Amino acid sequence: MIPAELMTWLRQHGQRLTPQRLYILAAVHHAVECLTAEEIHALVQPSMPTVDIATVYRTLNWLHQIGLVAPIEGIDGRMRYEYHGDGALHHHLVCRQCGTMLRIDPEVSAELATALVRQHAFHLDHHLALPGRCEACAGQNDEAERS
Amino acid sequence: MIPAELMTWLRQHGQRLTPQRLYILAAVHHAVECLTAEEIHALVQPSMPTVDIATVYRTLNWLHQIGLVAPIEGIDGRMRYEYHGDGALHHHLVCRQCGTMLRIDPEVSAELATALVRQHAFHLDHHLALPGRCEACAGQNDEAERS
DNA sequence: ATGCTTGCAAACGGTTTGCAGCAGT
DNA sequence: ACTGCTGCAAACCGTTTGCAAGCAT
Repeated sequence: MIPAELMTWLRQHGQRLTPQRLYILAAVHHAVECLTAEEIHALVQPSMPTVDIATVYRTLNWLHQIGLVAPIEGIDGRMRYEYHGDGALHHHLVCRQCGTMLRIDPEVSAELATALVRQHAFHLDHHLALPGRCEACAGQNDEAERS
Repeated sequence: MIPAELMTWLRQHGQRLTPQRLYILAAVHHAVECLTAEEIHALVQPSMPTVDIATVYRTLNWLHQIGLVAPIEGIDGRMRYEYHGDGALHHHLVCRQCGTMLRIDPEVSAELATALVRQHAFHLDHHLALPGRCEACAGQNDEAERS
């Protein structure tokens, strides 16, 4: 379920490996998209019905601190979490209408990052979730306005 | 305090002009940077001690709906509000260490917007507040890491 | 006079925390 | 055995909402 080298890495770093933590780590690890704490909680429930949402939050914070998970703020107030074994950040576009998350072309991200450093000496260091309208929803709105 | 043409515009649009609304509008109008609801509330207090925070929120929503104010999500969970008479959005950089907000060079914003349309057919339609480190704080961190 | 707006207070939802007991090392 | 993690429940904080009274029109 979880790669052996990850397990040894965790053990070597003196972190306690409780079943809760492993289930939660597995959930984010296998997730295709970013999950909210509640979603992760729901995913872990079947295997461990007693896990509390507080433990999910605590574990996600821990995973964030040791650099395995990146917290992402979505369109609503809720935080989402994404597995992030290697250090490379990749950014998202979030449609405010249908909620779809697209990954931004790394080249575009890189261009933006360099432009900001050049113009403002500012260093992006966090995940970005840029709100807007995806192709489909933008099209729908055009139709609606036309009618 | 508030431009006459703005007053007439509001009146013409059939909006009720209560003293609370005028004070709140004045507060965001004169603010140099984006303010939280609490900050606006504090600014209005001296002139109108009875104003409730709920009224501030309701008024800010109203101002947002009629397009005079843009809500901006900062680094913490709190919303910030910025006066926005003309329709042009301008984006910000938010330093996660000292909290400073810089305005992004419009050219950089425009480049990003076109790149996203070109690559992903995605239309940014919201204010952006990009998190990272400003020049000063990035410098401090370099020093800290070196020692 | 009408009905939108306000103040008050209570609810809300996501997240955090205090604490006693449990479990990984 | 020690220490830190977990479950539970309650607190927290920004924001929203229901309601009766008030006020702009």
